[in-house]
Amino acid sequence: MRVLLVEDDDRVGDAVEAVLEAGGFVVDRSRDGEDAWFKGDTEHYSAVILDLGLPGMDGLSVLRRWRAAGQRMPVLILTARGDWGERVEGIDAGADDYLPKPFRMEELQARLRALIRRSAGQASALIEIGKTILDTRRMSVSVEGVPIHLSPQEYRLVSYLMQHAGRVVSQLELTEQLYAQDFERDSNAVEVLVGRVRRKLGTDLIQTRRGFGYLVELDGV
Amino acid sequence: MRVLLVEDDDRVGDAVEAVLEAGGFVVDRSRDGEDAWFKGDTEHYSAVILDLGLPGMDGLSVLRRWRAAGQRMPVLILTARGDWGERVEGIDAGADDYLPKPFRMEELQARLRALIRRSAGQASALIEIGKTILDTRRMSVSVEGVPIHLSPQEYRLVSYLMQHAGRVVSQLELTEQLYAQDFERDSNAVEVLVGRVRRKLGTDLIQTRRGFGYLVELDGV
DNA sequence: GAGTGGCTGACAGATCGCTGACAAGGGCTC
DNA sequence: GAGCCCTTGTCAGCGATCTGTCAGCCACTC
Repeated sequence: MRVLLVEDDDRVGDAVEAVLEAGGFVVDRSRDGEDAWFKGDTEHYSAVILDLGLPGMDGLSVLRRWRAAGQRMPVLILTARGDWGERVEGIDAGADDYLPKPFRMEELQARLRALIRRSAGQASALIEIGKTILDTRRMSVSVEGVPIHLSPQEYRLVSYLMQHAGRVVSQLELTEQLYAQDFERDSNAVEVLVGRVRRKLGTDLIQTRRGFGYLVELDGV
Repeated sequence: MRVLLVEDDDRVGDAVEAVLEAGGFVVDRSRDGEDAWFKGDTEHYSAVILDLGLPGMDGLSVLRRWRAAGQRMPVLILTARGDWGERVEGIDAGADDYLPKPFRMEELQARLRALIRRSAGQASALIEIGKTILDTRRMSVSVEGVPIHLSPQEYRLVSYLMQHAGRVVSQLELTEQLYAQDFERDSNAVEVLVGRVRRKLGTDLIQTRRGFGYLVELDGV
């Protein structure tokens, strides 16, 4: 689970970041609106935590620009307690939830998880590509009807690639999805993982785009 | 079966809680609207029992906010007898059933079970998976027609897994369903429980998805 | 044919889930 | 109230699996 934390106050931001990482999230950080907008527009996040008072571009504008650009990730807004007007504006701008400051860390985590669960629940349970079927409810994969056992990490890889079928996914993006931030950059773990998956599912599903990344075709090869 | 009981009157609340726990439910309690809303939005409940007159945020507003946020758990409303207007409002707000005060405890339990069954998509009280049959009304389990004695906790585990057959249920989710909120996180109680159940019901029913959780197949292996 | 990027097999440390033993707590009987 | 049984969580140890690293190889590109 990779999330973007947009917060200019380091005292708050550092604390939140620490808690989320302890909770198993991979956290990216932005301290101003421009940077936040760019990251949200170019990277993939499971959710965004957005503080409204920001230098550069204010939070609501960032959110509106994301939504206008078709970004659909769930966004949790941090706002001053009782500021009802801000809340309404936030919802209008496309926020999924809001949390008044000050908040308890457990509450933030719980809400964040709820958001992610909800947005994940909208995805359909079955993705079929060629001879391969991914069942996200049973967390299983089958080829030509035969169930194939995948390890957790292997499953996550296949799941991510199949859910983003039809576009090239870079090794860096995969690394960021599958591992924590401090992960060794020039590891070939992803390559090894892809190799293991191909041995199990066949070499057709995941194609290599040399120099760019990996590709799963939408209609199955 | 984990339920949320929202009731500010401790005299009523304590009695209901005691009865439900005796009936095999795990009960979380809220005494005001804000807290109720938060819990309902972030935790998983099989059902909610909601009193309308609450301090903080009133019951109907809580319910509306849940529904607006996409929460679909069944909600049973407690209301003053004959207050037809309140009832209509409740149903409009997304309640699934209502029960006029004062009520008999047996009626509350029966309605609650009916609600949960209905929301699980089970027309009957029987769930049959492979050689195993779960009778939610008699709270009993049999394998190949032979009744098997399960302890309360074991029964809850089997019941939850069978009612969510066809999807992987994580250990965390099980922990949340079987234990109260403040339960030790890194206990292996669930693993032990699963082991005990397997010894009684056989190893076929509950599959382990290493790294993800447990799975009961829909059509029985 | 050189160079780069990607693939593969072997390996070992880490992690995960299962099990048996144990003890605390509750309820029942006598 | 003593003794017994049942339930249930804790703990330690075990075995299996998982997974990142590394070195060497292969294949594509220019």
